[in-house]
Amino acid sequence: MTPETDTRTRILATAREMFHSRSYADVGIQEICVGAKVQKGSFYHFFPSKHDLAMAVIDDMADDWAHGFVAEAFDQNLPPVERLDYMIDAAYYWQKATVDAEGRMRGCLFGNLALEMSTRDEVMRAKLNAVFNKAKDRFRATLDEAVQAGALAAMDSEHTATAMLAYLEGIILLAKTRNEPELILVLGPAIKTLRIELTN
Amino acid sequence: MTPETDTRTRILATAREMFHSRSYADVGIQEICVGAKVQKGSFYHFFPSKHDLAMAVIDDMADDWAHGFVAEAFDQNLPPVERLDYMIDAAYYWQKATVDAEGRMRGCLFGNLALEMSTRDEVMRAKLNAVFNKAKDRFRATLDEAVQAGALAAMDSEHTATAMLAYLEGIILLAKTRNEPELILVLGPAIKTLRIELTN
DNA sequence: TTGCATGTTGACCGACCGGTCATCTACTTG
DNA sequence: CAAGTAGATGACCGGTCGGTCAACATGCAA
Repeated sequence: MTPETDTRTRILATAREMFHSRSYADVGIQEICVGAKVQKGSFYHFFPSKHDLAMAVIDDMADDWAHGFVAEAFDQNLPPVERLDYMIDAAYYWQKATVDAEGRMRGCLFGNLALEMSTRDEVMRAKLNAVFNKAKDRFRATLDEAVQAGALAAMDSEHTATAMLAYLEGIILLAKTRNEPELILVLGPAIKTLRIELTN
Repeated sequence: MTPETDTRTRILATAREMFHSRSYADVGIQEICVGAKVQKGSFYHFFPSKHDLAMAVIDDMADDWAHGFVAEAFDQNLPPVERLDYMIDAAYYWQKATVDAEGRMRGCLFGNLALEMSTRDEVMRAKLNAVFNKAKDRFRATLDEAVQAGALAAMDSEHTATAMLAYLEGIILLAKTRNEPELILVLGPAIKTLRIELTN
């Protein structure tokens, strides 16, 4: 690992942690630099601005997400409908871990940033929207597969997938407000009852 | 209207607008004072701190909400299940209006503040949680009524109501990220398909 | 008329914000 | 060895942050 990569990675990891557990506005460059043991000048050697850092953090997180938790939850070896349950469980355990460690539920970094920044930063809004669209496509593929396998009746998979993503984000929002990750377990399984019919 | 009331009301109204269309952290006291045409000293005569202002804004909005939009949507004269559709419509038109006026969907003030502040301000988190609980109770009462009227099969109304609120917040979150209030109309009606069964 | 409460004014505070920059170090390449 | 370049350093910038305060205006009650 070259020193460049190392420093950049440290900044990225620190910023991600801080943005996730607090908010974009609440975390300052100075603070990130201290956390990452980097001087301010070095920071601006790698990132032109705070905005650009946030964009990189989103990419970074989306990447980890797609190759980690999501890849597992949407494991092709699992029957399609079971993947939904698996994903709810994964979300719960993840959030539970941060409550145990920090006392507070962090919620979803993307959802947090989306609500905080969408009206203030059009570029970031678009990027977060793209992340959500990818997630929606995962849901959609799963639903299509379930229909194909005869496990689910035909439906409007595009809209139902969007609805499921919305529901998931809503559950996490409410659970964060209650600071009660268990709510994910209580409400989560009902994601399978959501359904938008095809309009002919 | 006494001068006191007027000044305080102006501060409250301005802050509410600004917090809703931006975020808590992004709006400064100075800016609120300019918008409300009030001097900083006067501001601190009425509100001990920015935090207290936000608390008052939440109360103010929750009040308006309960007596306006919610009171209408949950109109006792409507058949219980129709109230859900009415509420989705109301949410859409409200969000649409701000997009037409400002070009951006503001989303839900409570949801916005909840995700931004829950990990940073325990008192505010608790207050927002209370607001959500009241909303949940409205949903619950409607569901119970629908069951009583035979319009819906028996269910776990407490959890189903919570799920519906979560779904609504999730839809608004996603619609805000897309800056597309129409998504509320597309996904909204599926709120009636959500269901959590009684566990015996 | 005096005294007090309520409300208003705007200068002022230290701290911190995001961001810049000249300078220095260390490594690679010819 | 010389030159070039990627990276690191930390002092510094103007501006804004939330919040304070002493002085002053106004209206009412004793």
